[in-house]
Amino acid sequence: MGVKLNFSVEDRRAIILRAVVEAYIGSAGPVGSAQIASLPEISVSSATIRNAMYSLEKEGYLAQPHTSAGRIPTEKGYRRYVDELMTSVELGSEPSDTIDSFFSSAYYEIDDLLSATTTLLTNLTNCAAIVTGPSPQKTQILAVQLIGLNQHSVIAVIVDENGSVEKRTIEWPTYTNESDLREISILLTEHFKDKEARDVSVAPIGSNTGLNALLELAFSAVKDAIRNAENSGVFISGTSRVVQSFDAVETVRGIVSILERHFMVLGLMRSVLASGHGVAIGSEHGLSSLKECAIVVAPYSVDGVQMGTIGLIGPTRMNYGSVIGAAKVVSQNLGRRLSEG
Amino acid sequence: MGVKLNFSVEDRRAIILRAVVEAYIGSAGPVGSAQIASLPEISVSSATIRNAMYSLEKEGYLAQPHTSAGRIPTEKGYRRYVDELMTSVELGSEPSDTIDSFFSSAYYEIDDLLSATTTLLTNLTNCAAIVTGPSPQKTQILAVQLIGLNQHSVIAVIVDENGSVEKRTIEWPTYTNESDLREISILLTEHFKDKEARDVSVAPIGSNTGLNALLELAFSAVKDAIRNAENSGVFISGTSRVVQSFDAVETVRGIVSILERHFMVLGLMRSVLASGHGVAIGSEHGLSSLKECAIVVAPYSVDGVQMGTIGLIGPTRMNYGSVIGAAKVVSQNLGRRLSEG
DNA sequence: ACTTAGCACTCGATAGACTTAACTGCTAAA
DNA sequence: TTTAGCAGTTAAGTCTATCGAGTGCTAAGT
Repeated sequence: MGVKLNFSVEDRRAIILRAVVEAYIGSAGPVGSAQIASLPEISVSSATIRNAMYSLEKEGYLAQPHTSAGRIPTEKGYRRYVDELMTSVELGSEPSDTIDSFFSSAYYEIDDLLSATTTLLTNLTNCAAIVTGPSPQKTQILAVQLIGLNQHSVIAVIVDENGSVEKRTIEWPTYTNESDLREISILLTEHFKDKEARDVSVAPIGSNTGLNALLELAFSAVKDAIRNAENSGVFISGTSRVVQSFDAVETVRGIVSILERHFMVLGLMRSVLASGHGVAIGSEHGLSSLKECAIVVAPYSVDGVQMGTIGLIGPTRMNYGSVIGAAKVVSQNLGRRLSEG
Repeated sequence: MGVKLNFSVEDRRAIILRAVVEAYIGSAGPVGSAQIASLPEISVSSATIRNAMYSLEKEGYLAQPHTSAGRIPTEKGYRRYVDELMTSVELGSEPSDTIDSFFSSAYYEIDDLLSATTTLLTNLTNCAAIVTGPSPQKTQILAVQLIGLNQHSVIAVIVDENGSVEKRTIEWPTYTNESDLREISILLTEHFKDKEARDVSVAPIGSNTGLNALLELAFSAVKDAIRNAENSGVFISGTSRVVQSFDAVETVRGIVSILERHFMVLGLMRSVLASGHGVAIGSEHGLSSLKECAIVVAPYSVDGVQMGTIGLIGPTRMNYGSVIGAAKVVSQNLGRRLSEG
């Protein structure tokens, strides 16, 4: 009943499962007992490993492509690896330096920053990277400006505190002079100023009914543009990078076809985020085209408010440690960077 | 020396080349002499076809994958087909209807229109489709608006006659009050108004030196944003569609990797447009990743001025008639639609 | 001078038989 | 409980034979 200094059998099985997952991630081929036995951290014979593998297979953590082959991890195996066996989610010093220097260089336009961030992530992880911009619902509007476009339409331009610009065209067949447009612009700007867009739900009231009709319309156009912008500030890169991990052309086609549809990717990220894990492996997320992929998401916050999300999509046999690590570190840096303004 | 009513041998060879190209486009497999002989428009025996094919191969229009296989067209063969043999670039009535109804429906935002146009083209042709937005250099600026972003920067928002909005952040560590910003905005707007952006090369002059420094900076920021916007209004769709025409995973990877880099696609379109053909087949354009693809481009004009370009990328064995037809008809419609405002 | 039938020939693709090599699972001993 | 040893299983590679699609050429027909 005394404390054991040795590993228990169960402990060792966990170590073996970890070793198998990591070996498979490294080699992309089925892992045999001899291969594991030869690892420095393993001090038992291949026969013992075989026994352990046998029970790990019965428990559903490993599988054999065919009888006389080595083992590969199942989804359940990956899941356990990610949840409890993974050694570390630390990044090496080399990637850390890359990230530091990236975030200390200048990006004036927020779009450029976000887009470059996807490239950074792709380079760090060999995964497809997704970065969603700060939610316009949660940022403060800096200014709303109406500009007459032609005889029958007016364009509303919305600028938020991050320097994002949204626009919406308003059909308005009546001629409106510039000073009226300016007055409405000022009213709207005042109305939205220093509040989060989602908190503003009623239109301001103008000085006369002639203005009020356009004001009303402009207000809902602004609200609509902001709602819509949620789906537009999405940056994706690295499709060709993920695709290098797969040989089956059908798999490649499926991945390309999903990544091409940004709204699908957004939905996927939302559902993974909602699941609370931050990682969805294989069929866990339910998108069959990506059943050979894992998705890692990490939200980023600006001044304590969750603003957007970082996502990474790679093969299920990705290096979870470094991918999750990269997502974490980059999301922290991005949040900090954005809060600096 | 009299006019022959019969086909000359050379004429018939051309007809056979056309038949081979079209059969290959239809079946994607090497075309044999018997297959051609059985076509209704061919009234000679397969042996005659074989002779003709033999010389077409010697002349470089056809090739054999291996000795005992049928023929497939070479690039030179496709080129001749496109240049002189193609029967028609007409669209059927069904696609024409689709295009008509597309362009008669409402799109308030120009971005939505252009993006939907790529989807339309992809559906019509099964190719990847590219639409470049109206060149901001050639459109008239409607308004320039400066808005203070924070203590150290000001954002310039530029609206053009198409309703496109561009922006650029200006580093300006000095506090500037709103009325100064408004004054500069008005000066810049007046300065650019009713001219094409590229024709405006000197900054306006403000009322005092304090303003002039920011004015100068804002002017070059505007010029710069416009120059830069040339590369940003690009819409691409249908990557997963082209990719369905290829089985070799290497080919698929190469195509994805090019289409992902918008600037590469833009450069490609420019070079094809410059070549004057409007169609580049296989290695003609020099991008080895797309050596199994053909590119069709068609510029569109608004009020007689060439504004942007439509591009289609598909396999070399695409249906050139319908793809070229779709590009033409859509580019005309798009130009017309944009000129209506 | 062309066109055509006929035929030998070439070459990829498919299928079957055999070998090899990588691993396993089990047994029996330590 | 661990380990050595070994028989058993299976995919992958190699070899050979067969099949079939399609050619190029020859000789005869128009």
